[in-house]
Amino acid sequence: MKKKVLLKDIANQLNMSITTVSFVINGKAKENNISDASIKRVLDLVAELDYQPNSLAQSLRTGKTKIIGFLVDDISEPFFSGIARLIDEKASEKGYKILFSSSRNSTQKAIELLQIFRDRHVDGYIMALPEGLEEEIKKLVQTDAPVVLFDRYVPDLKTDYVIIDNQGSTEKATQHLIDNGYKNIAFVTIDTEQQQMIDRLSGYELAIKNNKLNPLILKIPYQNSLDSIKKVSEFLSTEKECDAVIFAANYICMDGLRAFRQMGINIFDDLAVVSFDDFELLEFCNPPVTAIAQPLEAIAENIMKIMLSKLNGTNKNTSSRQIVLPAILNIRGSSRGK
Amino acid sequence: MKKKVLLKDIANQLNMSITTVSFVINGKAKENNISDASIKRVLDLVAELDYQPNSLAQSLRTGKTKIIGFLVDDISEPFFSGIARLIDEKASEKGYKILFSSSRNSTQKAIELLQIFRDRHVDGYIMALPEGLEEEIKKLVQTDAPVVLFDRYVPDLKTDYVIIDNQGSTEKATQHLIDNGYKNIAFVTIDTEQQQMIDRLSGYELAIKNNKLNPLILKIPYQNSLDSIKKVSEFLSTEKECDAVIFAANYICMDGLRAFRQMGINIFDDLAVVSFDDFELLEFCNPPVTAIAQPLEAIAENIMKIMLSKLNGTNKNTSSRQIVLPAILNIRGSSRGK
DNA sequence: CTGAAAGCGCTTACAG
DNA sequence: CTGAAAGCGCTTACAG
Repeated sequence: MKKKVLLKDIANQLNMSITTVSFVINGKAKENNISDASIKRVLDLVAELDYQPNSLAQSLRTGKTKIIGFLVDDISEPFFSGIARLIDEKASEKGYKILFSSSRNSTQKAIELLQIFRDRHVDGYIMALPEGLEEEIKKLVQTDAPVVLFDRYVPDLKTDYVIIDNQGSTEKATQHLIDNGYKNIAFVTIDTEQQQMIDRLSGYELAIKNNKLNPLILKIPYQNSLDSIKKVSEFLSTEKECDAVIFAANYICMDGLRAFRQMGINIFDDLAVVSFDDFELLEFCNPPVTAIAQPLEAIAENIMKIMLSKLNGTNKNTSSRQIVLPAILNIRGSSRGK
Repeated sequence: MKKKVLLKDIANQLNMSITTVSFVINGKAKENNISDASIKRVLDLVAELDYQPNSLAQSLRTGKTKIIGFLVDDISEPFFSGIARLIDEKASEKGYKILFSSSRNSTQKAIELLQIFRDRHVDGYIMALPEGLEEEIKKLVQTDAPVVLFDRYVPDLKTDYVIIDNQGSTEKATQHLIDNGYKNIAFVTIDTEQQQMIDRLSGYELAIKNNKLNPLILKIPYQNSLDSIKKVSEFLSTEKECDAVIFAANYICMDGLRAFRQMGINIFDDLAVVSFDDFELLEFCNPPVTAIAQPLEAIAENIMKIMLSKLNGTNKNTSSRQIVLPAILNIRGSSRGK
């Protein structure tokens, strides 16, 4: 095994001090008046020996790791994995690496992961904040750690975040169903304090109220897919007059579709369907399912823009930024009207 | 911001040496004959101050980071994200953290990621080896770095790996179609040197040959989904007599299904379908699609077992292990016979 | 223009 | 039983 090349090795071979070599490598040669000749000699040897600085030593010394922690409920959900991928791309362009984690809906696990992030000295945190972490995150923000939330926000916490217009887009989707003649529209969501879910619900309620219809709401526990399927089935068996359903998130929609299959419900023939979050399976349904699509690219773009400006300290004193992006309603066969 | 507690702080407060405190914290108290009283005092104060050792310093000193690098083509493919999740669970149980990365089918990017892994001093590497990394990985293995491959292997490289019986399971799936009366069975795969794809193809060819049928093979470039869809469409337009298709991997199957939709082909009525890799969308197709399912849990289990034994140095001199696991054929409506 | 040296926060061989 | 000290590989204030 080839011995790792050290800064010292370079310095020795060139009869220079470690300092000089370090300055050159870190692009601080000019500020330190190092001669062009010296610069060239260093860079040449660095290239020749393929010198790679030890990032652990650098991090220990500088306190920076060039790592950003990314925490969501479940990285395998398409919305989160899509964001993850885009963020990863943008981060690598800037020399940052993302540490991905899923809390799998366990507050305990989420706290542990946050601890691991701190442990690993991540430079920044990007999170769709898991439930129960409100206090933890408050403490974190107080330490001036760069934190950017997305998907949801904490109402009484002043942080930077990027979300979409949950209320408005759900209201629009509900209105779309109403316009197409549906009168008994159910809203299936989870039993949660998460702000984005509350906003989606209120968007639905607003449209229902504006049209003087009756709300029909099912809240299922957030956790267990089998249980959710059962809850949806029971609900639909009871609410015979229901002619349309809005699922408040992709995983809820999946469970709903699973319930339909088990019950032999045909989308559209029996029931109109709209999903919050768009994902490919919806296009493969028969008929394809109408969905509210979140603008992944714009979300990721905004998250990274804020994060990078925080990391570069460009806006130490700027107040925090809240970005609210619009969502798109992709209308498909499942809601095409009676 | 609360100042970080250091080892020195603990030692000072207890009037002990740093050495003693360190021994206690690292569970080496007994071997170093430290008194029970001292042990208790240290542990109590550690708990009280919530002391967290600086992992960067530990890593720099010990050369271990407790991080395992995980590299695949695309972490958002269900097969890979499923493995990723299971491995992550098993790793955290043992105090390891996984660094996830996707090479997105770029050899260049894959080499960079490997470089990042080295840079970050990961303790081990778990990879579905991207194409073009054969030489890189050889060098890596020569340095005695713990490497476990999965999904595919490099024929002339002696490493530990965990794969499934690609040839046998594809042969069985092909035979299943033949048994159900299909005579013109196409095999759609990618144009690649990846060993697992070669094995799947040869399993198909074996069954075809054993039954004296004619092979019908389409190789599409690995990269572009739109292009793949077009290639599949053209192929099916030409090969009118084709009555069944086997897709050699989940992403190929997705593109195939997309092509079907565009062409108005009905699964089963027009064409029997079998997918290598099972994923939920297949169950939602009408009729549901037969698939060869890889045993995710067993794969992840074996990968981690090998990796951990390597990390613990339990089997420094043991020869490398090759694990070949069986796959399961989930028979559904798409291949139920003519 | 360049170098000697301190220090980031640990671990551990060595000495007593 | 416990402690002083070297060292992991860097960065950077300070001195000249």
